[in-house]
Amino acid sequence: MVTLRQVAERAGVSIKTVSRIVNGDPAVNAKTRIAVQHHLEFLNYVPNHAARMMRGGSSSIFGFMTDAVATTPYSVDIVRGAQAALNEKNQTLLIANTDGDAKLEKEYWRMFRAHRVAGVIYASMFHRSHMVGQPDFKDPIVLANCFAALGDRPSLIPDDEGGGYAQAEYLLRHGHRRIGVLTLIPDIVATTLRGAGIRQAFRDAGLSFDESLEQRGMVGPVHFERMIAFDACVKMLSAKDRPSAIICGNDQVALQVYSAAAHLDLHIPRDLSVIGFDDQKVISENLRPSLTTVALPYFEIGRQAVETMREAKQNDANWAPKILLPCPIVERESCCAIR
Amino acid sequence: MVTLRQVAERAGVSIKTVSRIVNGDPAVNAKTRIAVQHHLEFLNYVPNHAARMMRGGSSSIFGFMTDAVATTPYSVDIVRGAQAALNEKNQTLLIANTDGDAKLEKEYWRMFRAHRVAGVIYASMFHRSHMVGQPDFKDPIVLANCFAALGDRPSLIPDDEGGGYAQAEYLLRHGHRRIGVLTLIPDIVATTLRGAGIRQAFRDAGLSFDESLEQRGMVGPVHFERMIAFDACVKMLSAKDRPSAIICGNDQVALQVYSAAAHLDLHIPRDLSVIGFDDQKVISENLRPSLTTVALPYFEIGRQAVETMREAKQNDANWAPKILLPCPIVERESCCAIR
DNA sequence: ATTAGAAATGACGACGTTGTCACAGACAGG
DNA sequence: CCTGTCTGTGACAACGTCGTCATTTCTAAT
Repeated sequence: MVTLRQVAERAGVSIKTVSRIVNGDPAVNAKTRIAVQHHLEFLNYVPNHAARMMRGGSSSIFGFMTDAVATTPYSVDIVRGAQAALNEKNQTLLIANTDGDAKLEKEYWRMFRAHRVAGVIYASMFHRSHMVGQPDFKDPIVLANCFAALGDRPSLIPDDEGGGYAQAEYLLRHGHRRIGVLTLIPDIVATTLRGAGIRQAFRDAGLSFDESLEQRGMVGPVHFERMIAFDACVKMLSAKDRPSAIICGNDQVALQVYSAAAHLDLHIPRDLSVIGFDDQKVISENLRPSLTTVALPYFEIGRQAVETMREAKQNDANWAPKILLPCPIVERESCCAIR
Repeated sequence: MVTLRQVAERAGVSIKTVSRIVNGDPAVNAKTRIAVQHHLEFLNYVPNHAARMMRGGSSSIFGFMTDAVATTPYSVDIVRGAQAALNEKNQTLLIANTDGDAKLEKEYWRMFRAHRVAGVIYASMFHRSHMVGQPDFKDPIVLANCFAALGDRPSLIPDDEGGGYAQAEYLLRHGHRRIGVLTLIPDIVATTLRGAGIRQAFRDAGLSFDESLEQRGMVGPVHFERMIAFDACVKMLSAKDRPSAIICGNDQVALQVYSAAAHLDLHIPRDLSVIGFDDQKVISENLRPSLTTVALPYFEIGRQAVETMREAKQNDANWAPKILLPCPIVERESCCAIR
């Protein structure tokens, strides 16, 4: 690899002068600059990040710790958003997947330390509370898609309650009154929040929500969920006073609703409106009719996580905001108006 | 951050002795070792990667360049596989997403150089030919999910032909004779190879393949595909002598086949068997009936890419193998036997 | 007790970069 | 001519680690 010294020798100047030019220091004669730049180009000089860093600078590498998000279809957009923000400043992401393994996570923290990362984004696969240990980690830690159990770290999370509200409000606005709900597993935050949003929408419309129409779409502990939306949905749709629309905990649940409808020879949206959550495009865009759903702002979460981290680096903050990002409806073809 | 010097001072030994202990050098007295280890632990010493690297070692960071794979549902498993292999040796992946942007790719190559990465995995979102420039990049470059146009780089690719063969053979074995095919766009390698595999299976069974039953499931140029599988499938299934089974170019196409079947009140698998490709679990596991499909060995591609890179580092190879990884059938519920 | 050899430890420098400071030369004003 | 200021350039040190080699301490054999 080409070093400053080699360029300097070739150009007949001192190392420092070359360094100045590489770093855009204006205190260098125009003629010298042009001559040296030529050599830099020719030798394809690229500054040695390790050396720069050791010199005392901070690392331009950020850590991205996650249970599975980085390698999971659901929320890779968090990574994309973070990288987009980082790119502008030529910074990089070191991505660590713990798969929920605490020992692995510990190893990765060690690795982050070894690389002297300038900050860490801690992202989870689904919206939840999280305790980040690492009290002796001096650089900022920002949570994405999860929030600090102790409220001691800035975090970026989706507005699940608003998303649930949007789902219900959309259907109510289209004339639906009997609306089924197929939830995610009960012990995650999103389930509670979305449920609250749905109920709020009913209240705001002056209607009462029929609790018997809310069923679980999946069961089991976190990370070991089993889908039961198909069965639950078949049962729900077989009832005499079956709902005219179904709100789904996510797009995979919606997929099973489509399957249940097909099983019963019901046609969407004619016989049944369906609204999903997550906007997993692999599903939502390819289903026919395509799926109206609520998007999770993952890209934005990633992008703002980086920005929040940069701010946190400046203001040496005790300030730990919890930033809520909106979940907009993505309107497609799976809902129709009643009457 | 704690340095060797600080540990050494605290322990009352020389820097070098601490260094020896950190690196497991046996030439150090047991008593000293234990005493120092205690201090290491207490101060939470973590070796500075930058300093180590500058000292002359190689970087333990590998680059992962990709058009979109790292942040795309389709093939994130390549990343997972690579990381799994890397983890064992405490090595890391620097992930770069070009989104097909050549300027961005150039920037990332510069970044890889800046970090003095020990090697690069170049992965593509779909199986294709690729030209890697970077003739002056001294460390190994291994291609994953694509192969070198000039055959000058080792590459790991899925056995698409075998996968196509498996799809057809599976259906033929289950008694199907009229078998529809909904392909991906024609100008990608996978389409051709899988088509060849399907035809080979028919030949091996002593049957002839009805070319009129092969239709495109999507159209448009690469990266701008549009799904038309639903329409194509509805048409195919509306014909008098409709196929009893359909081979899909991927699971998204299969999803549209399910939708088409529902549209026509046909039930899967009773009235129609469906077999997918890719095993995108979000789809294949959640559809009801769940989707029999062919898995792409993405995880394995990632894992072996790392191993191939390690080998390439040792043998300073002119040798550039093209390694084919099998695509196994994942049997679920979407196919039934005829007669 | 002496000595040879082995075991344990430490001093030093180099890796590539950049901040600090010093120096050389140009130029203006007195 | 001297002084002061300004511009351009370079010498040097330091960052943290580890290989090389020298030095010290210990062990065992005479």
